[in-house]
Amino acid sequence: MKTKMKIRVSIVEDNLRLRGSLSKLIELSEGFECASRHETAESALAELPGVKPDVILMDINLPGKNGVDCVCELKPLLPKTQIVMFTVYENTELIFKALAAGASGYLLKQTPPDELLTALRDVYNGGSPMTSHIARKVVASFLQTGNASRELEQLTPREQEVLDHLAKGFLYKEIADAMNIRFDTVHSHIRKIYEKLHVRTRTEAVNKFHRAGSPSSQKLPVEV
Amino acid sequence: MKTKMKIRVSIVEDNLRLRGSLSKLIELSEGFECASRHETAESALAELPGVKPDVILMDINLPGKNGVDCVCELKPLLPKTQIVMFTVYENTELIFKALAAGASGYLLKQTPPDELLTALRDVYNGGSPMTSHIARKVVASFLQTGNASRELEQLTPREQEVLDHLAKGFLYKEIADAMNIRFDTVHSHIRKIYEKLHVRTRTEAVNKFHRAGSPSSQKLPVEV
DNA sequence: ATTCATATAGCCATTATTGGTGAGACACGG
DNA sequence: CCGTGTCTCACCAATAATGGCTATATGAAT
Repeated sequence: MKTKMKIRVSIVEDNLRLRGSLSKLIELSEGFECASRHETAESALAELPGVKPDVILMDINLPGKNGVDCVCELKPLLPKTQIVMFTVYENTELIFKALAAGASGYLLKQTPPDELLTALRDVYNGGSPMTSHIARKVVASFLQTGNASRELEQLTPREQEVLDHLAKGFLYKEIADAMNIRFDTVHSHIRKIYEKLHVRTRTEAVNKFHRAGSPSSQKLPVEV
Repeated sequence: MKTKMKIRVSIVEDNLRLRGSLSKLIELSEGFECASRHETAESALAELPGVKPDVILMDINLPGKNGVDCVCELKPLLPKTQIVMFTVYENTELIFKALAAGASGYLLKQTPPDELLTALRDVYNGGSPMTSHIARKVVASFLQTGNASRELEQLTPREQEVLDHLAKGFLYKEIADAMNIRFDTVHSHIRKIYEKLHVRTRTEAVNKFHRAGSPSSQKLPVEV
């Protein structure tokens, strides 16, 4: 079904000319359509939840609220929408902030049009388009724990409890029994957890959980 | 040979009265002598390498640096010295941390004097004195990790490859793509893996996978 | 008083996983 | 040559997990 559907792209970019060219590029390209254009983070925040695009191309240097903060607020509202940062500067700190906020890709504005389109397709298909230079920094950082624990700290106590059981491999209904709540409530908690951890499966969540748990604070394998 | 030599015991305990009673108990007991007494982890760290006792009785709840961390630093300096943790709480997490740090025994403060002396002799002779309740947890964990690595070795190369992808949270179809085989073949491999690992879910399998490969599979210093 | 976060719960639909069974190709050792 | 194990693929059925909604209650914060 998705093969025939166009990828709906929204643009957040304060520069009028660039916004126009991007919009045109996308509209004129096979398999894409431009779902919306936004000049500021504020208007993007207000309008994008209604637009529900597949992909957002987000400038970082916006007037007022910057693009990273915008992603922070936007991603929880649109968990399925992929976000690609789009900027002139290859700023390491911003890269990580943006990725931590839930962005999936990081492109430079000097990227040629065909590569840009490829990147949009990539991110739509679950990839993370970025330059190899950026990728290397990201990989290096992920080898250290840093990021995951910050995400884990955003979980409420109850959610952490559920995650704990998830990590032990319990079924939803077993978690429900162990915590004396309904199956559906477990389900609700898990949806929240996945959203906050930016994952889509149990194993991804458990991996973050284990990676964040420092080597010294190992969880016990068994209860006898 | 060892029958005539006294076992030299050092005490690390912040409580003055308890430190005194322990010291007295040891001094008055046949075959023991109290090599030194320390009020804090810091002073123990500074003085114990010079004392070189046979056994250290180490409180966990010390002011400042706790007993577990103290063991971490002390054990490399005194590899031949046996360390027994001594605490009021039977805290599972602390037990494992202490054992991982190099302690050999774990005693509760409520242990009667004669049993305490027996435990000190035990640990001096290569044993690991602990309550049966604690021992059971340790054994369970030991057996589990031991089995896990043995079980993992029974996997064929191809199965290990699949498990590797499983652990990363890939979907079956993603594994299929990554390995250039059919979805059903991935399915077949996974059935075999689960059978060999005696698990019924992905998370259980991944847990075994991680436990076997992680440093937590180190030999715990126990003989139960 | 009203917003906000949290915990709880339910319904519906789709996708993913698990389990049972069978089977062909191929290599390796007896 | 035969048996055994491995890798491959397939079909079927049942269960589990995921995602999108909505909704109520409660307490904390504004």
